[in-house]
Amino acid sequence: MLKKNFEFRKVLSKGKYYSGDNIEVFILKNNKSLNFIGLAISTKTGKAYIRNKIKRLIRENYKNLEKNLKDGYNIVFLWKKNKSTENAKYSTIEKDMKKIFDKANIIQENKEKI
RNA sequence: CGAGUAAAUUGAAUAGUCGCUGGUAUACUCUUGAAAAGGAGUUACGAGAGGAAAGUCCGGGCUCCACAGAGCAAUGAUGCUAGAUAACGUCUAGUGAGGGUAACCUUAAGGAAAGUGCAACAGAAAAUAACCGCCUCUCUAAUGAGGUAAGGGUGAAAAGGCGAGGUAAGAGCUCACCGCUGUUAUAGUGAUAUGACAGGCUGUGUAAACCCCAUCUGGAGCAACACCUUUAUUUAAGAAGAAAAUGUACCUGCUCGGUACCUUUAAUAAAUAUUGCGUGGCUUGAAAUAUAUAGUGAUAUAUAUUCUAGAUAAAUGACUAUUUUAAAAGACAGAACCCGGCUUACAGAUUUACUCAUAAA
RNA sequence: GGCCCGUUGGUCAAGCGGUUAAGACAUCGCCCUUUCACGGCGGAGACAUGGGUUCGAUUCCCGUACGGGUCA
Repeated sequence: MLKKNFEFRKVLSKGKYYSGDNIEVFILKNNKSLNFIGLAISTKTGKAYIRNKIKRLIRENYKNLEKNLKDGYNIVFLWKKNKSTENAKYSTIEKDMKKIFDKANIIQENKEKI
């Protein structure tokens, strides 16, 4: 997990930007052997109950897709401000994340075979 | 059956797969260490958000502010009575006032005769009332000098109300009824209620304007505070010397009261600020559940049983199946030191007591 | 998480118990000019929201919503 404020700034300023229908993603290379995730959802999207729900859904999706990803990246997920919170469902987020990881060429298809 | 009032409860359940955060362990593996003990991971067991966790509007615990003390002032809060409570601006039971056909609901409800201020426009006049009108005297008349609050219209508010007597015209000037004020008797712990007697009753409204009276009130807040650690700055306990005051600084605006004060030296300590995926504070508590007793009730007492989140970029989720449902798991919504209340948001369901209306007997 | 402030036309803002709620920029119309700008005249447009006190509330009191500041 990313925790500190300067870590987020590095990723947001230097990382590459990808956008789905509801989610925005920033990705940076990291020289370590693990992936680090950061979640940031502003208070303007909703109240605390809704923000917690979105965080959980993103984390669940990431767990299911984590096996297929390459190692050594910092990834930051954001929620788009204009989108209504009714779209926050498991299936819609899954589509966005798959699209984005395809574009970014992070997916490692041969991992399971090896 | 319909319309409604009050109080209380609930806030989907079960199974499977994957995954998250603490706790426990004579468990297993690795590791630091002389040892005691500690750290990381795995496994097993068991636990894991609300009625409002929310707003931060009140009250308390707890911590610090010198040892947090006394008095006065100021500021602020409360304001019918009696009680409950650790405390409260909360709650309970009553009183008065207002609303509703009723069940029932609302109510910051002391003092305007201690003083000050304000009352726009309209109106003669907004608190020392004479514009029109009515009446008397002077006079041909106008005018002038007086008396008068019954009538007029203005306004949110107009000088106790209505009737009779009385009068030049009028007037609590007198009287009956009502209202008001005071005294007193009875009932009640009390607010107050009921009755009797007396006073003719000049003195509007506003205190959620200043103010007066009564009661209470030191300040800051777990990002408090304590400890460890990184870095920097400043200071001086002890020793020696100097100085000693109706002084200076701080604690609190003032008084009392309290603490400190200047110079030199070396080494250590302390203070302040700062660094940290730091540690504690952190969850056993005015605790929860059940029963009994006392009380109209808030609540109190006793007994038994239970241990029930403790995170820090912040844990409860996702998927599948079944049940309830006409169908869809759906409303409001996420603990952050902890309690007692208040306020606000809320789909659906259930229970109890009561009222009104309609119909029938 | 705690503690504090604020909300008046599209924007910046005065007012603070009373009569039509000042003013500036912007906007609309007319005039001026060959035209535009500048200038002149006129118009439209607001007290965040729900209750209470008061004869009367933008103002006083209480609640709610929204916005902002500060503390490691």
